[in-house]
Amino acid sequence: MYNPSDKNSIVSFAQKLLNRCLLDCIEKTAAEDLYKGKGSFGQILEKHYFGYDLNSDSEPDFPTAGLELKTAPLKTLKSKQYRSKERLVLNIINYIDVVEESFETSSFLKKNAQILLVFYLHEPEKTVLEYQVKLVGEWSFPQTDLEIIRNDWNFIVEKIRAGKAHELSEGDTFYLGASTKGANASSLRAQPFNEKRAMQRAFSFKQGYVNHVIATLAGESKPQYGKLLTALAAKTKTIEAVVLGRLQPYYGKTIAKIIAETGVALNVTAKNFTASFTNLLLGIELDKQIEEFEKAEIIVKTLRLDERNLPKESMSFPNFKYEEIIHLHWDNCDFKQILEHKFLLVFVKYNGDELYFDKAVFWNMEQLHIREAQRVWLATQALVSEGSIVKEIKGGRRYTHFPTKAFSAVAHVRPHALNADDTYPLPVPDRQTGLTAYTKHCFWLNNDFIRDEIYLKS
DNA sequence: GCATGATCATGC
DNA sequence: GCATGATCATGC
Repeated sequence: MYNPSDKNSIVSFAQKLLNRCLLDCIEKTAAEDLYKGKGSFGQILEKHYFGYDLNSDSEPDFPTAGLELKTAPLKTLKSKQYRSKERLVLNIINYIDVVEESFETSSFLKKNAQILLVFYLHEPEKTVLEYQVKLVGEWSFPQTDLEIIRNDWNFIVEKIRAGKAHELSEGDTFYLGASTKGANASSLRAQPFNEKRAMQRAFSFKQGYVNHVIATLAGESKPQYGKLLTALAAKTKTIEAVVLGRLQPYYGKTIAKIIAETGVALNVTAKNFTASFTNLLLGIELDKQIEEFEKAEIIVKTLRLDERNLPKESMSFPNFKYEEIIHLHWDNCDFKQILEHKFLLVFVKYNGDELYFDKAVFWNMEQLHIREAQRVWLATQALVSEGSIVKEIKGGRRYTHFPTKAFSAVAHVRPHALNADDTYPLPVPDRQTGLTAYTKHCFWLNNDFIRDEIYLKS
């Protein structure tokens, strides 16, 4: 066994799990008892491997060693590398108590300062008892990360202090998010400065941050990353301030001039122009990914504005599959996940024929607008389920019932394909045409929404 | 002029 | 071969 007050003893006991599954490691009777797939991997491990009873204390799982145990699923990429399957949920936010805390004295830090991580490979065809443990390690925050996490924690708690717990969103913060936690959207709890009950949420690491933890524990080097922050800079500045501080000197300059000044040959029409241009301005090597952006899962988008500040185009997102959307729930669909990200929007503007860099804005969607996007998504889901996509065909063009800009001020649905014959199969044949596949479509954020709610308000 | 349908270009 | 970011084009 192990000594529960000795950290090293706990860690080496945990490391015996490597390349084994629960069936290999726990009592046969307990395993048989659990075979129905009851209980999560983590609960079974705590009870039947480490042999302690489940608790939801504010204390770490191994109090005397100051170690918290966390288990989390991995997925494999085509390149065989491991990635986190999802965000890592830490402790539930007690809205009433947390407003009395400071970060240094917080139950969050008390519980999660040192974490023993057990990552197992999630394979759909296997049961919980068969998942193989692939990575075990101890994690405590590097100084730079801790500063960012402190800012995130403060942002979340300030919002609760302002009576806005019901408006919290994962996109509010960078590494540490307030993710929803509960069976469904009706898992509500009281908040201290507003009578309105708020969705239950938990402090959690963004998936991008967990990926970084995985790479670190696995000892992978990360030469493809460039860094924005030093530990010293992180002490006094937020990611936002550092990024905007580097971009602001270029506001108002033409793209041509910026490129000429830097002496770097950038292809303006290339697909990766946005990423290269941002790297150029931020002083990061062009072929590198920005570590802080990857960890915070920041989505960078460029928008071209006309003279009246209207984006030339609405903003597209990945296509949805008709056969999938009818089975999904809003709470676990891709569109909602994307809208809960933090965005860095780079606005470029036309002055006659010349394009110049106007400004950059960090943005994340507020709950009010996420709910409106939900309405668009639900309408889309309903008409795909009913097979009522096509309204009429006129002059060789198909007119559809998909939600348009007239339906919602926030988002609409439009084709996003190579051509009309580039299709995904339909779960229900279209009633009007009998088609069993339809042109690929995706959700778009309305260009006038971007102008009114993002550009003009920042 | 704008909304909506249609398509292009690039990179993995 | 396809996803993704970006852009074009027609008809009201």
